[in-house]
Amino acid sequence: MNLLADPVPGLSRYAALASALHARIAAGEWPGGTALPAEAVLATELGVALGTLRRALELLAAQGLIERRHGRGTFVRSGLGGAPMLRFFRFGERAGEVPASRILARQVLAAPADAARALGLEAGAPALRLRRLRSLGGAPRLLEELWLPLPLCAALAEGETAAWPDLLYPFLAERCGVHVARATDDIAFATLTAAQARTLGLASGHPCALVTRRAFDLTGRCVEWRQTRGDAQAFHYTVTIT
Amino acid sequence: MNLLADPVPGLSRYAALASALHARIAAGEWPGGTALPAEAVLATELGVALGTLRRALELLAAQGLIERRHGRGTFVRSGLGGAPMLRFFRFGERAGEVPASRILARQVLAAPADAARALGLEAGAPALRLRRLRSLGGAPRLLEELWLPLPLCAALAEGETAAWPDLLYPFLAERCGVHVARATDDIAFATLTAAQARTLGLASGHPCALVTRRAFDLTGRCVEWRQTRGDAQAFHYTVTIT
DNA sequence: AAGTGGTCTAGACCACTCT
DNA sequence: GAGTGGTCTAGACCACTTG
Repeated sequence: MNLLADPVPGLSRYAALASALHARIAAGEWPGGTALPAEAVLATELGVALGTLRRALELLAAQGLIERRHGRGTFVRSGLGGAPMLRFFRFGERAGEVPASRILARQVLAAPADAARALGLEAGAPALRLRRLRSLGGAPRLLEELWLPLPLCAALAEGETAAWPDLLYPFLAERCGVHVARATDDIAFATLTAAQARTLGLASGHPCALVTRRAFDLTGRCVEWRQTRGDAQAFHYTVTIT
Repeated sequence: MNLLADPVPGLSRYAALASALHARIAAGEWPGGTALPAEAVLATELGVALGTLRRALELLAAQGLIERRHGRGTFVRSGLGGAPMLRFFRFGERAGEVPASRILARQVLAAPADAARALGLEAGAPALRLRRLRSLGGAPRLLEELWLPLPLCAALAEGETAAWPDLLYPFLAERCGVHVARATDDIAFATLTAAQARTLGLASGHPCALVTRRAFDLTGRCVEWRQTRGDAQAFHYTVTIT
């Protein structure tokens, strides 16, 4: 486990450290909610200086994988408290409110061209498709179609979907060891098909906002292609440009 | 300028350093685009260790105030670059294409509530209102209503508008010394009034994308409130979330 | 009081960029 | 080759949390 003896080419030591720790966390060595060994212990064990280890931990903390608490320790974030990527959307909900999620359908299908290209799959390769309805106070608001690559997300293809949590990304981390680190949203305008409108309780041809998301993990691999539709009149999206 | 002799209570040294450097940059000591002194020089001058100064610079870089380039130096960012609005918008133009701008109207009026609140003005205080039409290949695409605070932007209230350049922010920097450093966009969908539709060559009630922008300078002061409308069906907005 | 992460230092060496 | 930022070290001390 000593990285002094085995420097990783093309990667700084703290980056290599972060990657190694990431792998050990993903492998379940420290389950969610538990504390990592103290900095000094870890640094000795890994054969690096304290400051170098700290840079690695800061990286992981910035990625949301761990949480550092002054005076207490460094904790692995559990799937429940993960990063809500919905914080940029507003579809009528109050800030911080998380819509309830219900899986309408789950199938393994040949990915359509758009999804396959985004996910880096061969055209027609099998992928996991989810349809999800998100509601506020019992009223349906958002209709989502998600495509996830296989076999990476195969663990989601089995088991009862009724008990799934409202947020996908923490669940994806827990079940598949896939940590979403970055995403791009493309916002456009469209109209609802008859079937989509029925699910959302709106009229066929009703104007909708169409948000197409590509989510990426730490290595830059695309791990999700998603289209979200909701009533255009209730839609708000806020962005900060720097 | 020695912070060893004067520790700021309740603030780490690197945070105090960052704050002090921020103030000096905002005061114009190092204009946009110029390089700061080398780390070693700055550290000596400020009486702190190199590592401490580096932490301060990392903070400022994370805020987007400066930009660090390995082997070259640390540079003050000169506000938002080239065509920031169009970095994220696409209304049918090719990437990097800048629409031609024409000022339709310029007036000093009492700011409406939304604009006054955003700009930090008293309700009903006078502000500069611009209506601007942006076109591609002669075809009108975007209709903009801009509110700028007075007296800050008084220099724009005079002179011939026909000769104004296509991009506002560089012009704002040149004429008024106002450097836009950050902005937030709120994206929503609406319908065009009859007058708006006429200007854009669309039907009254046609669906439009409505982008409300607040632009801020280095000190965090809001220097622009803008609403942009364009055909919803040609609209795309792309965001990266990290 | 003991253990944790947070800050700060002083110095070494590496990698990148320009001349 | 000279100058820049990037990495790494080893050690000191501080601030917070818990028993």
